[in-house]
Amino acid sequence: MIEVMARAATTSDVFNAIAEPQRRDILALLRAGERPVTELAQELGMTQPGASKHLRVLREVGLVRDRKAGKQRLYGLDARGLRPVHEWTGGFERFWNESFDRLDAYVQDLKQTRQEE
Amino acid sequence: MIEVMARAATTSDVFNAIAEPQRRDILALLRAGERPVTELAQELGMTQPGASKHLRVLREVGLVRDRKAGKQRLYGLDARGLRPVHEWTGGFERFWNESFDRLDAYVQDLKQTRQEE
DNA sequence: TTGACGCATGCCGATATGGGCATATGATTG
DNA sequence: CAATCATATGCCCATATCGGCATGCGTCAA
Repeated sequence: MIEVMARAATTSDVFNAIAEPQRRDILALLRAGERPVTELAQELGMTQPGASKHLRVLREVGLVRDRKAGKQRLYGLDARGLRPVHEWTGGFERFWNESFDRLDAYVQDLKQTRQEE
Repeated sequence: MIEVMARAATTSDVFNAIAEPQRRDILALLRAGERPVTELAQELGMTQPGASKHLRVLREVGLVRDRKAGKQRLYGLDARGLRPVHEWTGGFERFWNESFDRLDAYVQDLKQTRQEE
């Protein structure tokens, strides 16, 4: 299975899975509790097949869990997978507090950082 | 320009831009300071054109800045765009601390949440 | 001016996406 | 069993991806 790489699959990664706005919307909505597919679709203004497909991706990366409830299938949040993303971005916290207003300062700062290596 | 949507462009969003592992590597490396393209490519084991392309994406979403330095072009980090991602994931913090060890507990919890609506 | 170097861009190929739509699959009820 | 409701899938299309490779373009040195 030698795959001639193109863009990584949405299911390859939590980062890829949440790159899609609608999937982020689903996750956000699920914070309020379990929801059956159709309800999700309605509340977010997407078609049922559309919702199902996004839920599939979310399920495959483990951000969502489902359980049967009679005729329905309830989807619930499992946010643990978001933690790595939060931590990764957190590693840049000290950088987004820097002032970039003046290019001068920016350049100075970088030069300095570079010298400290 | 009616675009029959496919997967969103990598430049449409910071979320999409950082969905690519190599781009995350670039950002991480840039925390140590500015770097010319070739150096980045070498240190991360990618081709020069490859690095340039990823840097282009990062530049377009504003995660990176560049400035000419003679023959070279130095790229530097501008992490401010990562903040929204950090905050978005942070909105799920209380959820990833929940215990999912026993499915029972999980189901109980969701049932309860649902009733509280 | 001519090279050489550093980087950006263009083109190609293989792949996967997300939307729309139809339909298959499952479970429930009468 | 048949009809119905809830979901999942399959297929098609247009698009953009990422990698590889060649090449264009700007800058600096001899």
